[in-house]
Amino acid sequence: MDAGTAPQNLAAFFERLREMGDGLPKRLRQCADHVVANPDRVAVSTVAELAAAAGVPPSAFMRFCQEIGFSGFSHMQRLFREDYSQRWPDYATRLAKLREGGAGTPSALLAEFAEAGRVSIENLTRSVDQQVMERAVDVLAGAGTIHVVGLRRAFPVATYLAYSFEKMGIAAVLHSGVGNLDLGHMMTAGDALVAISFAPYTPDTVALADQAARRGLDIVAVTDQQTSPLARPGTAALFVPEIDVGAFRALSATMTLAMTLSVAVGMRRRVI
Amino acid sequence: MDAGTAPQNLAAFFERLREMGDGLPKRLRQCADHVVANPDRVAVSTVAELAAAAGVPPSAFMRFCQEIGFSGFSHMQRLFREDYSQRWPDYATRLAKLREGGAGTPSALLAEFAEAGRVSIENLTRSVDQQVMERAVDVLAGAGTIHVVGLRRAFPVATYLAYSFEKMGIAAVLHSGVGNLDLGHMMTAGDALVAISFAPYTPDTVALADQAARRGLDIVAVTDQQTSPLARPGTAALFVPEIDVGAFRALSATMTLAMTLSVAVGMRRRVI
DNA sequence: GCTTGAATGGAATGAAAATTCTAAAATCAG
DNA sequence: CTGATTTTAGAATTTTCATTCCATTCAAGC
Repeated sequence: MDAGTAPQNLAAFFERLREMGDGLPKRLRQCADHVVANPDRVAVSTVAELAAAAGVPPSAFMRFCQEIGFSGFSHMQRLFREDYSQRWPDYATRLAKLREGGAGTPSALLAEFAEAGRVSIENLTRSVDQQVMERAVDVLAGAGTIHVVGLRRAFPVATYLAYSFEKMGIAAVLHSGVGNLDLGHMMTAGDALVAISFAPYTPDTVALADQAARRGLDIVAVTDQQTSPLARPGTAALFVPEIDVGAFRALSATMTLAMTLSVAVGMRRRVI
Repeated sequence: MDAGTAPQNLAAFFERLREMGDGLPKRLRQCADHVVANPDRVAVSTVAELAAAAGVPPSAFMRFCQEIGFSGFSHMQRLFREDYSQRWPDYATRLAKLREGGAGTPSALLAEFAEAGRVSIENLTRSVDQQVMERAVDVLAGAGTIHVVGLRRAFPVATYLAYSFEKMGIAAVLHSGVGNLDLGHMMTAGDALVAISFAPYTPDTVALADQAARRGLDIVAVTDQQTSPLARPGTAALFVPEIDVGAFRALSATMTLAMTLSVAVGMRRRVI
C-alpha cells in the first residue's frame, strides 16, 4: 500500500503516471491510458462507468487507484473534483481581515486584487461559450450601427467598446444616459445592441435591451449569471465570472472579453 | 409532480429558473440562488454538500429539484455533468487548444488576450513601487476633491475610478472633455489629480496635469513608462506594464491597479 | 383566534456505488 | 514442463448517498 504518498494535485498525479510509465501490468495500463485520454470524465463518473469505458472490470480500476497511491477511487476522484472548482477565496472576508490586522498596506491589497484578476481571467476562458462567442461576433460584424449600453460599474466597459469600435471606423453609439437623453429611437432594424450589466441589474440597461428586442435588433449581452434579465432566449449571452471584492467588482476579465469582442469584430469586418 | 417537463439542457434550466422567479418559497429560493451562484459545483457535489452550502436541509434541496421538473437530484445533476466535460480542461490545456483552434477565431483571440492579461497582472505586482503606491494612497486619502482625467484608451479607467470614489462617498470629478468643457478651474489647492495616459500621450491629459501642478495640486499618475510626460518629479507615478497583442493593448492590469487604488483610498479614509 | 394548507426539518429507507475478497488465469523463473 | 508469483474477474460486502415519509412549524384566509 502506497497510502500517504498520494499526489496532492493534478499536475503531480500526471507526473506520477508518467514515472510509473511502463511498469504497469496490462489492465492497469489501460486504466492509466484512459484517464490520460479522458481526464474530464473522472470527476463526474463512477468507477463502473470509467472501468467500462477503459475496457476493464471495476476491480482493476480500483487497484489502479491504489497503485497510484490513493486509498481508493473516491480519494482519487476528490482530487479531480477539487481541481476543477478551485474554491475562490472569499475576498470580502480577506479584505476585512486585512483591515483589522492593520496589514492592509496598498501593496498587500494589490497582491490580493492581482490574484483575483488572474483567477477571473483564467475562469473566463472556461465560462465563455465558444459558439455563443462566434455568434456574438457574427451579429456585431453584420450590424449596421452597434449600440452599446452599460451603466454604473459596467460603464467603463461600455466606453471601452465604443472607443474601440470608433477607432476602427465602425459605426457605434454609446448610450450613456448623460443628460437623460433617450437615444432608444436611434435603434433601427439591422442594428445590434451590446448590453452590459451585472447584478443588481441597472433597470435602464435592461429597459433598453427590451426596447431593442422589440425593435428587432440582435442583442449581445455581457453579464454575470445565467439568470440575468439580459440572458434571454435569442440573445447571445456571454458570462463573465468576475470576483466581487466587498461592494466592488473587478473588471479585468470583463475588459479582456470586451477587448476580444471588439478586435474579433474588427477582424471579421476586415477593418484591421 | 412536474416530471416530463424537465429542462433538457442548462440554458433551459436557467430559463426555467428565471420564469419561476419569485414564486418560490424561502428555502427553495435559497437553493435556486446557490445553484445560480455556483453552477460548476453541482456536477461534482452531493446533495448533502450543496444543501449545506446553500444553508438548507437536504430534503429541501430535493424538493427544489423536483419543483423544477426533475425526478430528483440525480436527474438534475446529470444535466450539469453532461455540460461539465466541455469546460473541463485545465487552464493551460484549454489555452493551448483554443490557440491552435486557428488564429482568427474569436476563441483563439480570447486565449491570446486572456494570457496577455494574466501576464500583465502578474508583472503589475512587481513593477509597481511599494513606496510610490503608499504615497499615492496618502495623497488621495488626504485630498479634498479627487479629480480624475483619462481620455481615449484611458477613459474607461478614469470612469471606473470616478465611479468607485463616488460610490464610496468620496468627492470626485471626472474630467471627461465631453462638450469641451474646461473643468480645470475647478481644481483648487488641497485637491488631488489622478491622471491616466499611455503613449501616445493625449495632449489634453498632459495639459490638465500641468495645470494642476501649477495650481499646487498633488498628482498621481498612472502611465506606462518612466519617460512619460506624466512622470515628473513630485508626481506619484505608477507604471503599468501592459502587454500588447498585435497592435492592441489590454487594460486588465490598469483596471486592477485602479481598483486597488480606489479601495486602498477608501480603507484609508475608513469609508468602507 | 381558529382552521386549513403549504412549507420545513430530520429521521428512516432503499438503492447505488465503492471497496474488498477469493478463486481462477496468466506470466515467469528455473 | 512445473511450481511460484503476479494479475485478473466477478461475486460478496460495506459504505455512502439519494430519496421518501411524517411530524412539526409557519402563514394565510375566514
